[in-house]
This record gives sequence, C-alpha cells and structure tokens, in this order.
Amino acid sequence: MGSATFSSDILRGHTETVILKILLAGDSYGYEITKRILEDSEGRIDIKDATIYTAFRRMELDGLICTYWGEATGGARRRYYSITDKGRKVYAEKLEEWTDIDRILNTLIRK
Amino acid sequence: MGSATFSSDILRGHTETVILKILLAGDSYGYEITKRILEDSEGRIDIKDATIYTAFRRMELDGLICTYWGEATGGARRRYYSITDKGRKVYAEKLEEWTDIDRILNTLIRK
DNA sequence: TTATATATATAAACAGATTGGATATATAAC
DNA sequence: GTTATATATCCAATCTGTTTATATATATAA
Repeated sequence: MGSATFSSDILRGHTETVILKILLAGDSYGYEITKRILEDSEGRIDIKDATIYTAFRRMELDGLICTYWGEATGGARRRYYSITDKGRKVYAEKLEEWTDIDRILNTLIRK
Repeated sequence: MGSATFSSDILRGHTETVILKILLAGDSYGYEITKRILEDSEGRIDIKDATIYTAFRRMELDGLICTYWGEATGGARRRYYSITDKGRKVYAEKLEEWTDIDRILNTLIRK
C-alpha cells in the first residue's frame, strides 16, 4: 500500500508544471509524456490519459503550448505539443513557486 | 504576484496532514489552527474557514480526530479537536508519503 | 453604537482529476 | 484470418477538496 501510486490530489496543481518541464527538452505527445512521467516517478505517478489531454487543451487555450499533427511509427497518429515563450515564462514562475512550497510544506508537515 | 498566497490546488491533499501535525502537539480549534498555518507558512497559506471546518468533519467521520466544546476567553465558543490513535497512524503514513512525493516532484519539476 | 477580532457552520459553485466509453492503427501470436 | 496487445487520442459524466457567499454569535475598543 505505502508504495502504490499517489492520490490524485497530490498531483493537482503540478501536472502542468511537469508537462512544461518535459516540453522544455523538446516537442512530445500525450502518450510519450505519460510514460515518461511514470518512469521518472519510480512508477508512482500514473497520469490518466483523460487528465493529460484535458491539461493540453487548457494549456493551449492559455497559450502555454501549441500543437501539430505528427506521423506515427507503428501505431495511431500522434498530436505533438511545443512549448511557447509564454509557456517558458510560466514554467520559470512555477519552478520558483515550487521552491517556496517545498520549503514551507516541509516546515508544516515535519516535526 | 510571485509572493502572494499559493493556489488552492497546491494545498489540496496536504490540508489534513498539516492539521494532524498541529494536533500532535496538543488539542486545538479551527480559528487557532488557521492562524498557526498562516504564520508558519510565511503568510503564504491562508486556509479558508469553510475548508478547515469541512476537513474537520471529514476527519472526524474517518476517525482521525475527535471533538469537544471548550470555553472561550474573549470571543465566541470554541470547538476543540484531539488527534486519535488512528490519526497518529495516518499522520505517520502521510509523512512517509510526503518524503517520497517531495523527492519525486523535485526530480520531475527541476531540470 | 459602531467597528473589529474572535469563533463556527452550511449551501452552492468551481475546477482539476478520474471513470468509462469510443475510435483508430500496427504488429505479433495463434 | 482472427485475436490480442501496444500504440495513440478524445469526450461525457462523475467525483472530491476548496472557495465563495452567507449566516450566526460573543467580547472589546473606539
């Protein structure tokens, strides 16, 4: 139980930040990002496809990312996402915010 | 803007853990806990009264805390909360979980 | 008497995440 | 050829913790 995936509330508010960070390294698509997060989180963060696609739509509306159809290599078609200048700016802000949250939550949660 | 209070999504999933940690040090009541969190978070976490009272109700139903009316000293009546054995056990689990989340989110969010 | 700080509580709304379902392509196994 | 599996996207309905708005009540200072 203790090593299962985290409750969805834990990720809430960080999903966009994590997606932006991955897109900083280069364009990618939903399925790949989901797999990447699962790997990089020691198998503990299993973002559902519906979650990531609704996040994409929201972020596109907010101008953080833009999208284009790409070719698939052995599977269904892929919709690629690219981070915008605004997206880079928002990522920088969220990174700074995380640094603060991290310090403060450690104070509040630990003895 | 950068130093304002955090979005409510950031606290989501941690509210109960923070309340349990405060109750570990001794019984307390809603108003005091809210003030305490605001102080200990450098003024960045301003939990709304409705949030804390609904959390109390949820936690009491789950058997993490129990409650009793106390006397007020210069103000309205107070409802005190006390952590139960189950609450102490859940806190220990959440603390362990936070240790993991902290490490993993730092990996996912930072370059 | 007015304003402010102290203190609790509930209904309705909000928003990000999940569940469940649908659709579609390519490849490996039977 | 048919089935199973991996790849890949998307939407409607639902869930759930938090907020907004509102109500209630006591004590003290201006």
